[in-house]
Amino acid sequence: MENIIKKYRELGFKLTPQRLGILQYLDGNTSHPTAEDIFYSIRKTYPTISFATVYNTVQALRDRGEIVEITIDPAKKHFDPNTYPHHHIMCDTCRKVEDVFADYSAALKLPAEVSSRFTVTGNHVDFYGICARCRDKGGSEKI
Amino acid sequence: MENIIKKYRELGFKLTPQRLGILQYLDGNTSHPTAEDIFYSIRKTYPTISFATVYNTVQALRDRGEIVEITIDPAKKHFDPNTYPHHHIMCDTCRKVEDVFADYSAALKLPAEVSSRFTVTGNHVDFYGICARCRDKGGSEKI
DNA sequence: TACTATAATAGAATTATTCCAAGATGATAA
DNA sequence: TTATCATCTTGGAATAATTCTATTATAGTA
Repeated sequence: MENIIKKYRELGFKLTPQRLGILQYLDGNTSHPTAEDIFYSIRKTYPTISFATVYNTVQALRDRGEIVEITIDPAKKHFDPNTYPHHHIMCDTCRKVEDVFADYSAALKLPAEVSSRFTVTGNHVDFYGICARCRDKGGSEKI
Repeated sequence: MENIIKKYRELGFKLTPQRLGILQYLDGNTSHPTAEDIFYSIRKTYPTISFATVYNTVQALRDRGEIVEITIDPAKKHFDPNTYPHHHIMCDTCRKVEDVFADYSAALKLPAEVSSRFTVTGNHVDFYGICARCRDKGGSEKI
């Protein structure tokens, strides 16, 4: 908590209570929340928080490389405070996103005809599947 | 063209002029269009086409496995009529999506702790970078 | 403690996508 | 060839995600 304040102050963040709430919520969070998830969670403590504040803050964090925007879900963006290179898997049924810690970098060589035309800045691998919970339940649950 | 009609009739499609327009537009199309791209293109020939028709048709195609929904772009969905397994790269600057034909399947093994909990249904690899055009131009173009 | 740049807020605006009800039209069978 | 019907098309409304704007509030600093 002290660490969080120190860290983000050094990054030039103006630390308002709402922002601290968001930063605490995200710290070590592995649930890959959406803007909506963040909003409803923070609202328990700060009932006046607005979506604009959530989006402003995640944008500021993204611009400073403190969180990563995840595109695995066609329906909406998820955010990941873990910026260590890793990948994801999403359950087709409940749409929960989980981490995949594996290093595929050596294997992901681009064909020459592509690499000759692109200066590559990054990559990510998305997996899809049915999680154990949904499989056991019969696989027709939602969200 | 005859082939298109035959193929989709066999798939149970009711072939209206608008649909044929969309199917022709998509046939062999490697530009990874968005719903918007499809809409404005078809509208040249069928000025009354609606977004609802575009979305209905791409949904029907997706449900039958005839096109693939691409999530590489956080801003909007792109569609790809090429259902042969492949991957994509997007230019960070102009946001153009291109194909990457490479087979990484052997390399993309999931860690046991994940594979034990998921029945995997698929995966895809997304690359990001700056394309030659944008690099040469100085890299500040939009869209 | 006062100042100033930045943040928070409500709400409107934008953009992407889906839904709905009404009318239109392909495909089929008589 | 035509009548029938299931399905498609359409405009527009509805929903959802995200961004923008103008105003007010406040954290950080001098």
